[in-house]
Amino acid sequence: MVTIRDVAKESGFSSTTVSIVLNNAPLARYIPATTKKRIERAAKKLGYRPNLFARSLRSKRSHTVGVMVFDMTDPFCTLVLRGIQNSLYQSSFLPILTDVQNERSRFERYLEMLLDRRVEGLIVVANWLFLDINLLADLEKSSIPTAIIGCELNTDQISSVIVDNEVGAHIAIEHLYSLGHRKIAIIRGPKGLTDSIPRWKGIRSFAKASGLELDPRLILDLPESREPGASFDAGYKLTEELIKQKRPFSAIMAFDDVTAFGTIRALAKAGIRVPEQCSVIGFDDVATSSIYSPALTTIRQPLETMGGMAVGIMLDGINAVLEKRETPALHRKVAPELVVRESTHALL
Amino acid sequence: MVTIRDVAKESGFSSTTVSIVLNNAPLARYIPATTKKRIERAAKKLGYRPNLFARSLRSKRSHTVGVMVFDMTDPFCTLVLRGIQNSLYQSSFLPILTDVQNERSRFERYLEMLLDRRVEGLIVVANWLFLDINLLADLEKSSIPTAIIGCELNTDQISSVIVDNEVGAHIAIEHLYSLGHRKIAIIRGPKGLTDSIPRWKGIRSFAKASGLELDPRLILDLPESREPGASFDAGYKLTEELIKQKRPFSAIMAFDDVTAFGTIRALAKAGIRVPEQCSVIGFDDVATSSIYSPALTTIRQPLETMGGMAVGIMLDGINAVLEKRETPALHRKVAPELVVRESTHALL
DNA sequence: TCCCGAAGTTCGATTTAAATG
DNA sequence: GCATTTAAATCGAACTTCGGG
Repeated sequence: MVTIRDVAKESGFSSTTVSIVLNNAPLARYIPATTKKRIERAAKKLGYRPNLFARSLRSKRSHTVGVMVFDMTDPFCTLVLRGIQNSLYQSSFLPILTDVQNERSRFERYLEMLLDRRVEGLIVVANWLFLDINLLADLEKSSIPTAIIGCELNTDQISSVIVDNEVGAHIAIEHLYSLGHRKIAIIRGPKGLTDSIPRWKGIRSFAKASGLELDPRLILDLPESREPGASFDAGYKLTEELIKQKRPFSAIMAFDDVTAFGTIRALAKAGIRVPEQCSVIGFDDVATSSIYSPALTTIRQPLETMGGMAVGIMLDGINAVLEKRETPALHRKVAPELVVRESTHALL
Repeated sequence: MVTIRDVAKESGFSSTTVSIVLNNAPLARYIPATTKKRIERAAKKLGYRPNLFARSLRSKRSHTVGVMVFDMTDPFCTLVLRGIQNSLYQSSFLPILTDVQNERSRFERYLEMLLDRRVEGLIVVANWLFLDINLLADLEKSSIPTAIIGCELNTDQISSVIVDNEVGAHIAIEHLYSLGHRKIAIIRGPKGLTDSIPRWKGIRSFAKASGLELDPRLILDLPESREPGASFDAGYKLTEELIKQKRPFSAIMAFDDVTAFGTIRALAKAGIRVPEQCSVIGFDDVATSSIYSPALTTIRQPLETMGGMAVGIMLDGINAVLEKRETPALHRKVAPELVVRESTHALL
């Protein structure tokens, strides 16, 4: 490997000067252009690349951030990750990606590994996370700029980026209502999930304002499960039960898109056509939704944007640390958006 | 930060001894248990964590590998990434993930960044890659153990892991044939994609062996496009054309699952029911396939396994480098598997 | 010679303090 | 004092060498 000393020898200057020139350090002001030229030429000729280990050792900076995903296979992640990637690409940071797979032990081990590598910031993609005080405590203890995506939070240590669940649910049910639906079945999220509460709140507030009656026998809850994939099966089973009940309904509002897919499958199996006989709406706008058959009407979370925002907040935090400024944690709630596709239809 | 010298001071020994004990170096054989105990206790008490920058500077090892994905949003990637993650978890390596987004410039920049960070190995997830000699040359030049997933290769510098496309296509068409289908439409892959050729070969070899006639007017090609998402639209459009032709067919074999989804949508739009009136088979077994409506019959690529294999090969390569052994590049072809679900049905 | 431990050097880049004309 | 350059110290761990018992 060619070192700075090789460049020094080649160019005829000391390694100090080489360092100053190549980094364009403040002192470079005093160095004549001819010297700079010679050094730069020598560096290029030898193909010099600074050793980042040495540089990091001195500067105590890694130019690396950690990304912890709670479940890679959750379709929620993909677009968030792309957003993270793209925002990071502008900066000089590179991400170390870890897939926690919803296991506490993995979370702890990965967090330790990331901290050992002196990541300068942390982004946690906490889709489908059953919030755990201990995890939060671990994160806060780390004391590096951290942003969580997809999990409501109120700490002043850790920032968060979430969609406005209440508004989203409100828009969703309003859409069904405006299509003429009155007997609406609702599959709520699992109790332990932070998203479940505000979404339910959004539904109730619309119901109250519009006079829509919510039949308690048409309201079901997703069971608590560690795997997000499970929500497909749960959506399927709950919809089967719904059908068995024989209580009429003309629309189903599913907790999320994957649940909605399960619902559609169950409906199809029972010979109920979507959207002609029953409308279905989801939540998230996962990649699959637009290519599903029928294409799913849903509430879009701007996932890529959210990933980018989290990076922005974290980067600000990193800069604040470097400049020894204080920055309070930010809690951003982004607006969801109704995406009307094929799975909802006006009541005939 | 607490350094090895702090531990030395706290325990009353020199930093040398501390280093030997904590790393359980060969010389630790000679050090009495009491000394070890005291050092370990001091380290724990102070919460000592070795500085990896310093260690890397000395050892020239980063314990990091680079992962380059050509398109994160391709559903092909997710499971491959999980396989990579899981295999890496066993080892002490951590992955730096980069999303090339099918752009040459990103590829080059990321490769340079990874190399600067002295990643010890490289894994390239080259789904949907229009193979490019220059990319390969760049990769070979890097001269670190590299494994490519999803792209046929024959270099002796770079290893590869792919599914046996020929066998897969053979199994797929055989499945349709065994269900009684004789008029089979085929949507082939784009010309520039390495996978396209062997899959077509598999189809033809089965046709020849079984006496199945392939109607050239029922054979269409996917256009070349940089985005994998485009294959949904292409599948949709090609199927529309197929229908417009009015040439009868009872089954469609799509190049991959996403194309198959486009096909199913077009069929549904035209009022043709799957599988009752037309069977559809895909290729890949992407996560969406099992939850699609109807659930898609397809040829499964063992994606998670393939990710794991690539890691295994790369890790062997890294070990070989450390031990100054030579290892030739490995080219693994894994067996695909037919997954029968709802989208194919016996001809009535 | 064997066992135990310490002093000193090395990795490569940055930075402080200082030396030239 | 100024412009220009550099020797030497520093970051933290690991390894080589050496000395004392």
